[in-house]
Amino acid sequence: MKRKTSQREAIQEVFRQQNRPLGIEDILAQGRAMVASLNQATVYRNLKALVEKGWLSQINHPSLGTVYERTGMEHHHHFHCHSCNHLFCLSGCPVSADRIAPEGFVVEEHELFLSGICPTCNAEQVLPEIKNS
Amino acid sequence: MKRKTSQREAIQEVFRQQNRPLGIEDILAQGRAMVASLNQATVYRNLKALVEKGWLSQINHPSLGTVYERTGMEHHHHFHCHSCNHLFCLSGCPVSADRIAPEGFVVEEHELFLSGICPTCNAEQVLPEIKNS
DNA sequence: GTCGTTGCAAAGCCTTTGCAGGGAA
DNA sequence: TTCCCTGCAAAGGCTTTGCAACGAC
Repeated sequence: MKRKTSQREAIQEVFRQQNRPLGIEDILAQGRAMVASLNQATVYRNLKALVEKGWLSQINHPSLGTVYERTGMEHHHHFHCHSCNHLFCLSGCPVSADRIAPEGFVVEEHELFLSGICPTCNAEQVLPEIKNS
Repeated sequence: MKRKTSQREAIQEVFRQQNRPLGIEDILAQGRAMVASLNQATVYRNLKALVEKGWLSQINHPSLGTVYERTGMEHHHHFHCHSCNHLFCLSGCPVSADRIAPEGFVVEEHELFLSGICPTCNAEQVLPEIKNS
């Protein structure tokens, strides 16, 4: 990562604009809006480089597979809306570390994945007539 | 799944003997100890069938990928020991459901993955001389 | 002009599927 | 004997890699 390229700029710009964890498909589609020739292999290579550089971190989500998010946030977890399929970062952590595992287990890390309906989709479900009026 | 076969019996026996979540590699290796001809495709097909039947459930683990465990346990989570690489089921749930997500998010499911060192590996680390004496 | 990066295509994993032969009932 | 199930091999997704051409500096 010694030279600045329009491809990598586009990938980073996608993350800045979306401000949420993204999968390869999203990154590629939106990156191509900026650099039409953008190739899958280039995206994979740059994502890997940006993770190594510490600009992104990789998440292996149980439902969504591999997604990437910008680094720099505090410890947090993710909420997957299975209506719009977006992933949301939730600040804070409802996991009490001390009573988390039985005697003898040394807990070094934990990951919590929530899923359900996000506020936006929930509003649309409850009040669909608003959208249609 | 209308006929009983030695292959499927072997796969189920592996789960009974190990009594912990298992990945395809483990299932295949240990199943072959019972039925030498056991094929990967057969394992995949039977795992899928046993999941549909409700005898197994599938876990998409962030570090281990796809693993399977016997059904019938209460709500629980998993601990991954990154020394022996085994997955342990932990009873109970340290996630307080009410304060789990901000206003507006409807939480329907959650999954918690812990990782660290299991009691056995921890004992070996602390007292390695016992093993060697 | 260098040599880091890209695009393309091929190749690697893991998992699924098509098909003919084998075995349970 | 029937036809479900298995083994084998080929094919599907997702991701990585080899290589020649491009382009940042």
